[in-house]
Amino acid sequence: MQNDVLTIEQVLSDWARGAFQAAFPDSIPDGLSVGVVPTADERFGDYQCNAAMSLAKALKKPPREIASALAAAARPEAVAKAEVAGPGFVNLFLDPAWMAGRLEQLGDDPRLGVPGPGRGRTVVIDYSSPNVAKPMHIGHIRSTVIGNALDRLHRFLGWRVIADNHLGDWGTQFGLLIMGFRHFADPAAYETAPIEELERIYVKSYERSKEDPAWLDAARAELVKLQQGDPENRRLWQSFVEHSLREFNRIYERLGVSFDLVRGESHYNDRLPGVIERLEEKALARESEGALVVFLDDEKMPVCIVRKSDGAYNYATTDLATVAARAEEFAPDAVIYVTDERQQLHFRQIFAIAKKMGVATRLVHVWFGLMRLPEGTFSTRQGNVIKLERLLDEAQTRALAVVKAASPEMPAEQQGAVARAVGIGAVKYADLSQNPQSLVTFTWEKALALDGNSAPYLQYACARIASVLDKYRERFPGQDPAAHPIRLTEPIERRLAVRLLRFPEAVVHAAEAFKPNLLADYLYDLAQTYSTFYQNVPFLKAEAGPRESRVRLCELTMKTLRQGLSLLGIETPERI
RNA sequence: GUACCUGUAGCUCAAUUGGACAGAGCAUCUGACUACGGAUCAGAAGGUUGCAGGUUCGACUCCUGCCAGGUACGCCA
Repeated sequence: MQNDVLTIEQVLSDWARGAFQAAFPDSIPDGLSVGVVPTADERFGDYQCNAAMSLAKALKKPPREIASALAAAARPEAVAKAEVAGPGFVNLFLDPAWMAGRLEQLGDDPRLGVPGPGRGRTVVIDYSSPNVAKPMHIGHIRSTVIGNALDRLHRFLGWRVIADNHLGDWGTQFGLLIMGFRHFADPAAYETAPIEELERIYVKSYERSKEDPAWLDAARAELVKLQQGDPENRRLWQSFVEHSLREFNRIYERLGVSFDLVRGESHYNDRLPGVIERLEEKALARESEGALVVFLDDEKMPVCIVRKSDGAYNYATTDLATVAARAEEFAPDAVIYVTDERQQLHFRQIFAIAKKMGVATRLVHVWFGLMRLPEGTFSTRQGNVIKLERLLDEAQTRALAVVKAASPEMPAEQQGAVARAVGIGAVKYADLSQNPQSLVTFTWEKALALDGNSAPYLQYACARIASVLDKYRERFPGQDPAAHPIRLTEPIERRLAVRLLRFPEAVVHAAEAFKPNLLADYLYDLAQTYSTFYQNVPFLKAEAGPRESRVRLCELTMKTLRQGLSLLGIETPERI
């Protein structure tokens, strides 16, 4: 299983395409997808090809006749039966013996059959990206958790991933922050809880600026000094960044998130004038109302300001400089931005301008819906923000209560570790299991769910399997299940097997669509199927032979769940 | 005003991107020999997919028009 690994779906799709081409040479339209998809209902087989219906027009033949050509063609060994159904579906049934053989191979494959389409390719993923001097709140979890899952997925698929935390470290707020720090800072508080202190300072300074124009002017002057490289302001700014990062890192550590690069907006500061020059050279930007703007009429988008009338640059300029810098330094095949929906227009503009400037890299904006509270949007001003750390604390506390109740004999230290994995896993999974683009309303109940479609359900399934495997070794010492073949006899075994074989497809689809929820859905379905199997088919009590075959299915299920959850950034303790 | 997004079971969400009878979880109700871990399983009930048209073999999905909510729209990021 090396470079040319394909998913079953890909193998069958290739086969269908080839069979149609052989049957109807030169008459298959180019753009038409002639693939195979998994069936929704197992009565219709394991995979189905729906192409005959869409080919009917082009070929001027009845769809069932076209479908028959595929059903009659020589089949790959994986397919036991191909039959035409309904208006022209071709239902494909996998061969149980072939499936068993394939499962045995997967047991020896650390990649569980997942291909490596990303090999030799590079992707930059820009995610999390909190603002310096502001606490991370529950709104930040989506970018961090979704971005991290995309990061892990791409890495596993062979990509060279550069995870870049593009900190908001260069805004107008720093003038106010510097003024505030000089006048109101409490050094002790700054050391123990820097972000809280910076936030307090900022709010105070901001309020002062509203009633005192001289204060605002002074803040502006400090900002200019900072941007011109004044050593004292520079030192303060550096300190704000470092202290903020210290707190961010504490959260990242709890979440199991790490970056290859942590480059804030300031990193691209020196390149801003160059961006403007290039825009002017290419006659893309022009003066309007004192500012320098790029018109995007052809793209049917509003103008984009790249230099303000006071001569200062804004975030559009920074993002353009960032794209250019990344393209030069890493020559990536794609750059992925994970931010909330509010930045859709912004990135559409940036991507359009970057293209005009000659950046050929594929640029993708993976946006997600805003996090809201039941009573509406939250904002610092309304004072209803929920800090991310509090959410994580709460999750662990609730998980710990459950662990203590369920496993009172477990050592306290282990209970703590389990509670951490379960609590953090629940929070992450709550986000990863739904379509990123849907708007989410935050509720404690949902974020911390421990049953149903949740991380703990999946973790529980893993722990139960681990326990089964232990018991097997206890009761049948020295026996190796792998010495016995896998046999799929019970219907539920076959159902479980089909799902195990589909893991590679789930991983590939989740990455291609930038939707971790596709993988989460798959894992939940797998775990549910396993639970049914577990509850209804005896294995340790079965006779030798079926017993080992079933133990092997258990083991493979555990590996798949573990691998899948790990791609979502969720841990699976041996015992929970 | 313009653009983008969302609207699916009482609630929270899926639906392989145009496929077969729209699926899960929560909540509700009924069951499961101390079971290989009950954080589980088996089952019941729950739907005019916001509304109205259209496209076609076939629509939650695509097009048009409404309704409701969200977000963004020249000097904040």
